[in-house]
Amino acid sequence: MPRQSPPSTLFGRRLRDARGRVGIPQDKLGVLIGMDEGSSSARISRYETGVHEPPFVTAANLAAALHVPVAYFYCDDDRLADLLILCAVLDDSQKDQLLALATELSASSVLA
Amino acid sequence: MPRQSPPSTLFGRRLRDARGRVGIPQDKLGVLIGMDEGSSSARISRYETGVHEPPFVTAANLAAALHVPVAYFYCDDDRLADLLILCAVLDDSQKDQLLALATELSASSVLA
DNA sequence: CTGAGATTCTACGAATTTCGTAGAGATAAA
DNA sequence: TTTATCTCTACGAAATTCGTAGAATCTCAG
Repeated sequence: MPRQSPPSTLFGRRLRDARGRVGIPQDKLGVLIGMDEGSSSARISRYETGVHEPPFVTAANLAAALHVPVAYFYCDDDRLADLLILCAVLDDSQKDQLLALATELSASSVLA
Repeated sequence: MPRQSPPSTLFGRRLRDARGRVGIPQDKLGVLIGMDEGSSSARISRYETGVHEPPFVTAANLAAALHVPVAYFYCDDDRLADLLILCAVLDDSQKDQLLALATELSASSVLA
């Protein structure tokens, strides 16, 4: 693995983490979402390092390719980011259970 | 309330909803996050209608002003969007409880 | 050690997007 | 009607991202 500049943005950090989990190089990821193979490496690199910010549609494509919900890329709370990842595999009724618990917990918060 | 064009983007829809809940006009919201008062209305309007997409820092400022987590603006699942709103008022141990339930549910998903 | 292959990063002009200005259109109340 | 409030949009100016091309780093086979 060559020199990797540390991400300077939240988006960059999330993208790099997600890509790392899947284990594919930047250029392959780009091609996977329809980028020209001559520029995909440069573009993904700039997203990860934080030099550039992609338009939302591109972020959505990346999310689909990496099997994470788009919102994950923009989640500034690491705990919630993990929660989003977990939620990705849940069905509707399971999400309802989570919502029920969250509603209950937030209601008790107000009383404090 | 004057003529409102329906949002053509996810971001626009979430922003309009969040602003609606707080109940402040576009220009006031813009000024609140440091925009010039001469252009804030136009900018927020374009974000909501989907004509333009703001840079992430602006989205983060809007989120703080409207008391929602930034990721909410980018959440394509309405159920998860609601969950994010609820999570905003939870403390760390409560988020842990949610994570625990999500972990449990996702584990049982795999068995199905 | 040397060379080949794979991966990531970056400079610079071109292309695309957003911004600021200015004003129009819509609605409600006096 | 007049005034005030709120939202939207056209157009040139400004800012951002893109594509190209190549450099830099790391691994591993020979």
